[in-house]
Amino acid sequence: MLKLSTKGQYGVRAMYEIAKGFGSGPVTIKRISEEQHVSIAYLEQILNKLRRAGIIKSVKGPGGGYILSRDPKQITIGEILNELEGPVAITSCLDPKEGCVRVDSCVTHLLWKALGDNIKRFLDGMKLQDLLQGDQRVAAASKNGSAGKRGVAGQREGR
Amino acid sequence: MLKLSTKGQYGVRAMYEIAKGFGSGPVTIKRISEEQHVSIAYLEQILNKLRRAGIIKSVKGPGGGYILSRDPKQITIGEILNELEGPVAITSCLDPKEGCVRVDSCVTHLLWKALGDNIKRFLDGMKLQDLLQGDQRVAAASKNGSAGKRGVAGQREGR
DNA sequence: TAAATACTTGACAGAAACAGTCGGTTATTA
DNA sequence: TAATAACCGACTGTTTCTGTCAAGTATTTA
Repeated sequence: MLKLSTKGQYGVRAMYEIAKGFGSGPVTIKRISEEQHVSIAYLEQILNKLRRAGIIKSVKGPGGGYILSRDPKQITIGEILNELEGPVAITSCLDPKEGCVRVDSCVTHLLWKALGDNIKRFLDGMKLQDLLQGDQRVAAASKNGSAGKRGVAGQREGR
Repeated sequence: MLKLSTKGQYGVRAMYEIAKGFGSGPVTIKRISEEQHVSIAYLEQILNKLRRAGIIKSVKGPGGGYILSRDPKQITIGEILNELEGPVAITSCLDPKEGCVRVDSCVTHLLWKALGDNIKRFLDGMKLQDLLQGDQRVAAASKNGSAGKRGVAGQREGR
């Protein structure tokens, strides 16, 4: 359950590839395709979305390719996925585009909201830079349960 | 993104309804259908799965219906969803049924694993009982980012 | 035993989302 | 101008989702 579509997965991997070349010129779609084993045609779709969102920029012509609009430290996994798959919305009730008919009577509303917030916090706390750095912070997050600078939890009712 | 299917959503709501009647006899499918606005036919599918998993029991004949196999304190949202939608598996790489070809070369593997662990921890920490109790703990979890007894994060690596 | 109640099961089907391809276009550089 | 590389929209087969339906089994009450 709670699967991520391939667009989101490939998108993050493509961004990782572009981030690797940060500071040393554009990275071509062909390069990304070869490194990450994703077809060029499919990558075009994905990178187009990210470009329109302003997360990456493109350079046409020979020697061209894609570059990050910002430093890898300032690009979160959350915003990448947000562009490619829309906001976290465990239920359609919580999807900003749809809306809920009977919020009050729905006992599970708060539950899904809490889960969604939890996920969002994780994704927004995780930076592209973290992927570049041998996954140390990522591994730590797996144990801690949070990707925030300091544990978000554990302030109230702690211990 | 990361949507839950209606089966999972309805399943939890059905379980909530059954939990409400805990200690005071079986709850009929008809009752659940009316309270939660889900068709009987669809609920049958859902409750069947949960019964086979041993989470609920059914009582046939007049006056029959469904009852919890255990106390609401001992049934987690995680296990309900697990039966209805399978395990949390952000990517098919992390799905126990599929498996990953090139774990090592996949830079994002750890990232998705961390997210999945995070979600699992949340769902396994949330009990049916919590839903019954006016959602106080659920609301708290929304702020804390964890459903554990105490904040899972911020507890340092060591035990 | 018959009727009523209620669960049990498998098959089926329309709709939506997913995953990916294809053909052609535009801009830049050498 | 020729090569390179991004840009764009339409299209399509497959899978998953979201249910419905029909027929059956088990149990209790009168």
